[in-house]
Amino acid sequence: MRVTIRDVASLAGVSVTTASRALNGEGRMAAETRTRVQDAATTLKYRPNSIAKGLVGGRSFTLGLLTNDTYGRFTLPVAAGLANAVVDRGVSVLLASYQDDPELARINLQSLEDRQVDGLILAGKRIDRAPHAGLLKSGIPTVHVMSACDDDGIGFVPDDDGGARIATQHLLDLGRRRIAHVTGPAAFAAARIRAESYVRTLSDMGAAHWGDPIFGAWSEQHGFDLALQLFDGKPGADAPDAIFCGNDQIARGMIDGLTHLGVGVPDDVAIVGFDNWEIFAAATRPPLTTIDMGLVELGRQAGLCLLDLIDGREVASGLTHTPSRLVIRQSCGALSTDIAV
Amino acid sequence: MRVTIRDVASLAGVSVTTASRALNGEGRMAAETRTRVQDAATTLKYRPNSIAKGLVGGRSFTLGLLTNDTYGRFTLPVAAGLANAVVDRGVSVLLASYQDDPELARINLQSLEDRQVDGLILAGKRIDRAPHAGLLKSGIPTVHVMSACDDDGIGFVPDDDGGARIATQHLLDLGRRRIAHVTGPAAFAAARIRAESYVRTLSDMGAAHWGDPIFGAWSEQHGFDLALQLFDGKPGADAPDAIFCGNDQIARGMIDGLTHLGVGVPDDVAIVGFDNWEIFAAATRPPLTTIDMGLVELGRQAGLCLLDLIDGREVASGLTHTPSRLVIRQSCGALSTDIAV
DNA sequence: CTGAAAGCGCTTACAG
DNA sequence: CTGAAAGCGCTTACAG
Repeated sequence: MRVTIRDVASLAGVSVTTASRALNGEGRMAAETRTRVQDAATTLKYRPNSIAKGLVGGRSFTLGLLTNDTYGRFTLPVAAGLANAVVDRGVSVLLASYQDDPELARINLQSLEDRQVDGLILAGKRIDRAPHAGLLKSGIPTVHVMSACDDDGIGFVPDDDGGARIATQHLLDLGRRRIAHVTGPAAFAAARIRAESYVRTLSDMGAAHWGDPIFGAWSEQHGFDLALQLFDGKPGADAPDAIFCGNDQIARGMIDGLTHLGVGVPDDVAIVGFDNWEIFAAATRPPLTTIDMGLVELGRQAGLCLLDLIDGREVASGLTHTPSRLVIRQSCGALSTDIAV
Repeated sequence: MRVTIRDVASLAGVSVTTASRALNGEGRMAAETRTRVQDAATTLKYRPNSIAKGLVGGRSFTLGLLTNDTYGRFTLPVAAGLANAVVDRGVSVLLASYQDDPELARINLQSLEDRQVDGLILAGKRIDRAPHAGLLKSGIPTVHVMSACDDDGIGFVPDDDGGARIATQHLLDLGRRRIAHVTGPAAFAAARIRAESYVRTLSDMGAAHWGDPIFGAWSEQHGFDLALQLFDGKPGADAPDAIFCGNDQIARGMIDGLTHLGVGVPDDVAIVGFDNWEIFAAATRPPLTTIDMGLVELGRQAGLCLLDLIDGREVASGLTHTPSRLVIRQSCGALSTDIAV
């Protein structure tokens, strides 16, 4: 019922061998023969069966994406970028999600191996943890995403350093000089890197940081609490005139807290977030200026890199930081444009 | 290098034919032979190559998940439920996402067909739109999820009616009698169904609804604006004592607006949301009581149903509404427990 | 420049 | 109860 390469070959009046070569652009043959085969394929709407192709080639033309991010806020953009980057190379992505359940992880990985995936993307939630370590015995080419990896591994993570730099720089450019930083737990590398970058950017510009970076939860509550702590009863000159927040949730809580106190955003205090979690960042009052980590692009790069690895091309090991950009909304009082890092 | 069924057969001292049958529990054979083969498989850590299996059986043991939900808030829980429901039947899920781009949709669908997926899950964002209509020419078994489908199609959607009923009932149970409803655009079936259910639940209980359902955007802004509109300057007895909000974003804006006005939640006004978008609902002040649509379970049911369809079992066409449940936090003043619909 | 044959790892009639 | 053979839809040495 489905049209196979035999149908194409017989319509074109050639052998299956020749048809295969013509279709794959291989071997040398009369140009006329090649186009005749291609025309036949077009006429019959022939589509090669990638299962059969996979069986003989020892390749499945599939990639496995194993993730422990239940929520999907980070994983889905990465997955979309990944899948769309490889689809026109004839490669598809198998999704496997375990919810931090080791047994589920084992089953899912097993299933990906049975399916002979050509490569594996291991996606995590933290850039300093390798949640899948020890899971892998097989020699399947692997790329890590949004997580740490061994020294000889290959990984893609957002550029936290660059993102924090443009966020801080943006506040400086707007004339703010008392810039504080409120972020997530110091146990997270992402929090530490962003904080260091904030301090360094200020000192590079000859500015002082306003107090030390304040670590806490990645939550709205943390931002809200700190608004009260930093501003309640303080005269303006003793308080920050800008706050770079470690993620959008903290920024949101901060804005809510400031509003609660009657402190104006952005007039009295400018706020920058991190993540560009759109539906969230756009809904703060005022809408949040924040850093976009470029997750779709990150997925795309990871996918292309994995294909290179599979094809045996040389790929340098180590972590690649994919660029972040500033998305300007209204919480800093600047005009709205994007600034790439 | 990889161990094949030939290795198992030769270790067990039987033919490949017998090995295959023993492993698949088919044909009649000496129990001893069967266990000998199985032992050999275990010893060699044999795993059948599902590509080869697929080629001969004309099945690929894969399902394609095609979604146009870029954001992933709805899709990822569904996808996780789906993948984990079918993984122990040896079936995996291919992810394909097009961002409302018809060309991307075509390419992705093509790729799924080339890969001979046994079935297709078409996931949407609206229960009254069939975004993929016309995309399908092939006769691949298909299940729709979070979207409308033809009369002879098979679909799974959340139980908006039941969810709205338990939300409204919950407010009644807590003694509230002036219950308003603020929701999304009337153009969305989900908004209309929830609104109708709210009205019906109240009238079934002999209660009146407080004004007509108020349609608007699915946004925080809508909730915030309505808080001001409904409560500003109104004496308590003229204002609602409870509001059932059509989604968590509206509920969030509503709470923020009420807080801004100094109206107490839940003391003066109880608030229920819809979606149980956890990271969001848990962060409102106070944390939001809301309806969970059971998306993971929805994905699970859709997956199992699709497997039935593929196996040629009889499946009734039409839409299945998977149950919602109430998640009690603090915005209504009730004790915290879950209530299934 | 082109084709007949073998083979990828399985399953399944068909024989015995 | 068990096995030799054919075949799923391709690709790739090997011959010519």
